[in-house]
Amino acid sequence: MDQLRAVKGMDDLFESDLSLWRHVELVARETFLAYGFGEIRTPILEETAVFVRGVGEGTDIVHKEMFTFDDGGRPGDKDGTTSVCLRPENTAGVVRAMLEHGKLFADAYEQVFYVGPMFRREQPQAGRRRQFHQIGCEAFGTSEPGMDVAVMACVHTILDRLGLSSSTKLLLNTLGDPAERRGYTDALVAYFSAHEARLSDDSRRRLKENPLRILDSKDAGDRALAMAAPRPVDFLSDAARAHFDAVCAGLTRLSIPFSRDPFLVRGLDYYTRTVFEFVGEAGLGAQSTVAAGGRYDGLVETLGGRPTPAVGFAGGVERLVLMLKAVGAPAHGVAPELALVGADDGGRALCEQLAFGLRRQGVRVVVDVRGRGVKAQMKSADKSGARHSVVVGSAELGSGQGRVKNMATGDVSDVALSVEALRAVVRAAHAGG
RNA sequence: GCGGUUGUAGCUCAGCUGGUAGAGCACUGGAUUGUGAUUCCGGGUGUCGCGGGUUCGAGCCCCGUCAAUCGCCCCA
Repeated sequence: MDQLRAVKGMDDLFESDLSLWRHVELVARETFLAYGFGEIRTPILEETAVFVRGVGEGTDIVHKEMFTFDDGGRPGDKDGTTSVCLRPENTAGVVRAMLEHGKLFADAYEQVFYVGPMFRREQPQAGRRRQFHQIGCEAFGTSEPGMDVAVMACVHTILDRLGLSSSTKLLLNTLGDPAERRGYTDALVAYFSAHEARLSDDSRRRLKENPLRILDSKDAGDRALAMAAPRPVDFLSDAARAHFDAVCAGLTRLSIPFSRDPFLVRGLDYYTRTVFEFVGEAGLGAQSTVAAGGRYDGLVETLGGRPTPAVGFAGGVERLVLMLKAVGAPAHGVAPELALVGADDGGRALCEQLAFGLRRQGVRVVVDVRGRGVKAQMKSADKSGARHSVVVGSAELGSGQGRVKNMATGDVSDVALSVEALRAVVRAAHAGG
């Protein structure tokens, strides 16, 4: 029989990697809370319409990358079926949830963050999986540039606390409001059409499907042409230009470095005005963007709500972890603090009692229940990375005293065989380093 | 959807222009009785991804297929 295997592009994750994952998620959650965002969890499955309307029917994501299927309808009701899909991103779903629960009333002001899996049926490669994980936040209810800045500052803080701010850079651009974006797109099409013969095959296709994409083509010829292409700034209204200037000024006030990149575009339809990307320099293969986002003032209305300005971002957990590994970030291991080694049946029994008490206080303790020899248990304790060990046998049972061994230095010292005394040893170890 | 590369023990890999498979690591037992990392000795493991073909004979050659991986497209 063939070995069963995970679905293509979907990974099994183990502790060796997950300690880094937890670190990323923990830092992200703490930072979001520090910035005033509250958590939101929405279903992984949404009606397909959420993304068709929210993300845009013409986008590749919706067009060919969603895991879509029919929900089967209610039992006995063949006609009442609904098309559902695994969420390919979370912004549209979050907006749907906010609307459904009446959070986006007039003058609503809400900030939410999320952490969770997303699904896209793409060809897997480094930093790109079919099930991947994003952290992200959305701020609703203000068109003030200060919120654009706050969102970017939040990303910056997360990266900074992960030790990645110096190996990432922030790229910033504005797409203007919808009318301006349309006008700009038309100008781009006109420009590139005039030079169509010099465009790459891919970009000739983009000319029809997604002209903005030509700007960040990887083809050298395309890039040369793009250098002389019309710039979004030239199409901005005074209001949009002022907004962009204010965003730049805000970042500067916070001493957050950024580069204006007139070629930066976003793949999703809903972006307006501010768009940004944090790109990494190491370990990411061809997928260098670790976090990206922008303003989407029209999305809430598109999904059936009142016009509500909003801005947010999403970051890729896999990509952040890849970067952490690339820069040699220390694994946030969770090695046992204490290994209790039973030398005989009586000793083992006491070890199990002590472990029970210590674990109830959150101390990480390992006990070998297999009845192996002291030597074998010590070897395992060593491999586990345990900081201390105590051997418990008949002698210790009699005296109520044991000897704690510091596994790193080999030093031993006497300790009473009680939960309190052992815990004190562990605490001392924490305090010492 | 399209390209490139790869597929040999749990892991990392070797395998000499085809002659019936190896190393390191890991795991495990022991080196005077209850104390680990170094050292020494011992131990097990493979349908050589799968299916065909060529050949006296294939892990090595050919075809197909599956999978992984990197990249394109696209995206976090």
